[in-house]
Amino acid sequence: MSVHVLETATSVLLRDPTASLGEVAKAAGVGRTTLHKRFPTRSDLIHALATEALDLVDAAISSVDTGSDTAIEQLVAKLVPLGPRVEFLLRFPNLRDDERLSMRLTVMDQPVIDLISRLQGTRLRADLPAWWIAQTLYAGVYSAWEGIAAGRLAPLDAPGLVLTTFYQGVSHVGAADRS
Amino acid sequence: MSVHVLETATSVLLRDPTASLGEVAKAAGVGRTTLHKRFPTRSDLIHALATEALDLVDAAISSVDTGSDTAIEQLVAKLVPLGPRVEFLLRFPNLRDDERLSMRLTVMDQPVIDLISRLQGTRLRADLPAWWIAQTLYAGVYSAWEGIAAGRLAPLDAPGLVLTTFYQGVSHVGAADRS
DNA sequence: ACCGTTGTGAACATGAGTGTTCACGTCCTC
DNA sequence: GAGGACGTGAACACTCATGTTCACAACGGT
Repeated sequence: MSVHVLETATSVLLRDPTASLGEVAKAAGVGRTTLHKRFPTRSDLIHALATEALDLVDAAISSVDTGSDTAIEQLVAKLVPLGPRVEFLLRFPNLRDDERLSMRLTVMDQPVIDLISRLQGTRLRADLPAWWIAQTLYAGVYSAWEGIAAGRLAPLDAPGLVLTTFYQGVSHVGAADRS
Repeated sequence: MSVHVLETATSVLLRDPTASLGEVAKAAGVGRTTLHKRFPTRSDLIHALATEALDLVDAAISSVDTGSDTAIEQLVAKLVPLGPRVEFLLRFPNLRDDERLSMRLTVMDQPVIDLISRLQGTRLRADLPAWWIAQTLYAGVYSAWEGIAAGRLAPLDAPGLVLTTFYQGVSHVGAADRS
């Protein structure tokens, strides 16, 4: 059940970052006292949510075989379902106030950067900064999750959409565009 | 000066959505009383920030000549500098609670969707939903702003980076990738 | 049947943010 | 120089989230 509480809390706090602990507890179907017993203070709760999100994202990233040809495909497939957790990490800027969390946040996507750097020159363009490519990938994943949450996108269509846009852009084939 | 207050308030509230009005006032270099005189309640302030952001984005969008060949280029160039305002509209989900704001938010990017729809088949791929292309464009703009804010990207490089990624993706030329 | 664990609501004290008022400066205008 | 407009800090009462405690109910294992 603990897991469900964290999940609900994440979505509630994403919908309204100023939501009271009472609202969070009610949404999770649990008493405020119970919530307080598990997370003595509001910061503790936020911290726990961030830690869990980081754990999940870390697990997703390290579960991909970075040597495989389909490494990026695996990554996207793993990240899209984590939508709300990724969103949480992005939308709570003051997570960086915590030393430990801040470090994990900065280190988190190093494997992704490394993977991209290694692929630049073969599968990926070498004239773009690696961090930009990573950012583009994340943005695609996040946009896809948003589309799913809004009901505009079928979950099964998401990875394909992200990947084709990521790789090929949105230009009509045959038109040689320039910036 | 009013403009500067709104700008500062936006950045403060983005950094910490729970920031007190006192902090906002201090950051803007005005007394809390003065702030209160202009915006009697916290909601009024938020509402004013959202309205101003919407005005700026609206102005940016409607300032581009949608008939021009460089419509999208113009759009990107106009949107990137609006970074914080766009971020504000994205990161305050409960703006939708206000009837008027909600309507403006949903109507806002209709011209962009229309422009994209019109370009699909000529310059833009027709096998992707128009909303997805728009989303991809926004995501690129936002990522660019983020890069600028973090000091990783020179403001002048931003539009080019966004556009080349948007149009062509990140695939190395010569590699025929598939999703 | 007993007892530890766990979840719960009720109640309370406290602190912080908020809305409001007031009296005091400063600047500009007439 | 009188008077209004505007910004300001100090002070106040009020609300509300929060942290904390306590007594009670449900459950499971021994």
